[in-house]
Amino acid sequence: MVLKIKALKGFKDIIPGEVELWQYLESTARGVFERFDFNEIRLPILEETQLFARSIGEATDIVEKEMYTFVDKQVTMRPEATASLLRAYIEHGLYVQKPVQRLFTIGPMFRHERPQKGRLRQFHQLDVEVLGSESPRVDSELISMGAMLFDELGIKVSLEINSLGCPACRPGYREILVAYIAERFDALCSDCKRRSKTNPLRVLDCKVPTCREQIKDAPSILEHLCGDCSDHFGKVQDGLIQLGVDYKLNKFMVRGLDYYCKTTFEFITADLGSQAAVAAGGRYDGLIETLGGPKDSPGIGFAMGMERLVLLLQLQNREVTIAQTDLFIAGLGDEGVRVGYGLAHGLRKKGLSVAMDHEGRSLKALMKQANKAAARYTLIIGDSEIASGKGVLRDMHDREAEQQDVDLSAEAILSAMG
RNA sequence: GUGGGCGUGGCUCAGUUGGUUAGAGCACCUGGUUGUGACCCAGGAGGUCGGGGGUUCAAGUCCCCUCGCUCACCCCA
Repeated sequence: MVLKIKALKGFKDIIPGEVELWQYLESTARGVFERFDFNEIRLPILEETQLFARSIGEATDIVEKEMYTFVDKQVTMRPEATASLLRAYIEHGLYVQKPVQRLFTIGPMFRHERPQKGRLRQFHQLDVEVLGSESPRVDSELISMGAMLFDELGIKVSLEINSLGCPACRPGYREILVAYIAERFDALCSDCKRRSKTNPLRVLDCKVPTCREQIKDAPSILEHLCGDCSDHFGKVQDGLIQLGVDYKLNKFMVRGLDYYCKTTFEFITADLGSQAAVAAGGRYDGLIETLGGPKDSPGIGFAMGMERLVLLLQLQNREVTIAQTDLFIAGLGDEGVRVGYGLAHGLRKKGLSVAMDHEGRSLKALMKQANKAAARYTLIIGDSEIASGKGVLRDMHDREAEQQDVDLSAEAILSAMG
């Protein structure tokens, strides 16, 4: 009895028929990113465990229980890209070559969570970062790039933004919030009771109605920002308005990773159930220094969940363009197949995509295959063609078109096909 | 980790109050007179009904266990 081996829970194959949508997504994204002067960087999937523990935060769910770690080797499959990207930025001294680096990377991330719609254990992100600039214009430019990409993909999302403050103003706000929550502690759900101790800001985005009611009038971080943060956030909004990007303030939006400060934002969809965030990010001004980079080096970035984007693309049932085959060669009989075999090679060398069947089927079966492969032309080579030295070329898109006789040479076939 | 839903050929699903060789559509293969596709027609291949136990003369249909998938909570892209 042969054991049937299946992919791991939360790991998915992307098979032909679906992969085309991924290719479309990637090429569209690359196009937009390049127009905004971003450069691609490719990063390893495995890093020292410490890199993630230090950047994401020891107390976060990701680090506490979701990482794929090889304990004996002290290495971890990356749960997100920012930490790796910053590590590379620091390691190669990229900040020396160019003071402000704009980088993007695409690839798989790994988190050991319970899978559900739009969330897998191996999932893929498009990740974009701007390193070395403090300018609020960078924030709004980056956000506008995200908006432009969604627009070009034809995906409807709404944008929500917030500011989380900085080490100068957040602690003060946190105290105020903790005091506010403490007064209503008994009315909160059990999760929020726990959160009020571990991560009080999280209570703000609880979905339980009774909690929402309690925190409806909670003090907002936006009213407690320091001058610097407040000024920054104002300019980010000015930038968005100038660039015509619609947004909504969400004073309850928080981040799951510890390193965020100041500007945060999420692109949200209503079409994916509970996995509403299709892209999210924010500023992380202290992080580069924490990881051993230059002092006072700011950064901002965001990640888009590709599985979620693909689900949204599928929802619009747009037509996937299947790879085109220029020519299908139908060889009949030993000699026809032999000659076709050589011609296929010659034509491929000249740049045509050529399909051919090697199973010795009937002409009818071969024609069916050519049709299914969406071939533009079919070239028939049988005994009589071998005898006359001319193959029969048939236009598959135009039923009425006359078949034409062509010499059995790559050049003649190419020119006959136009 | 906690709940709900579901597991029948490659895919989408039917399967009556448990009862003869388990069905359909799509896809696939072969034909419809010698070598011509997207429509049509005929035929064919393909399933230990997720797995294991139990009840019964008889179980895809009932009970128990188990595995898997899925959605939601948590958390997050």
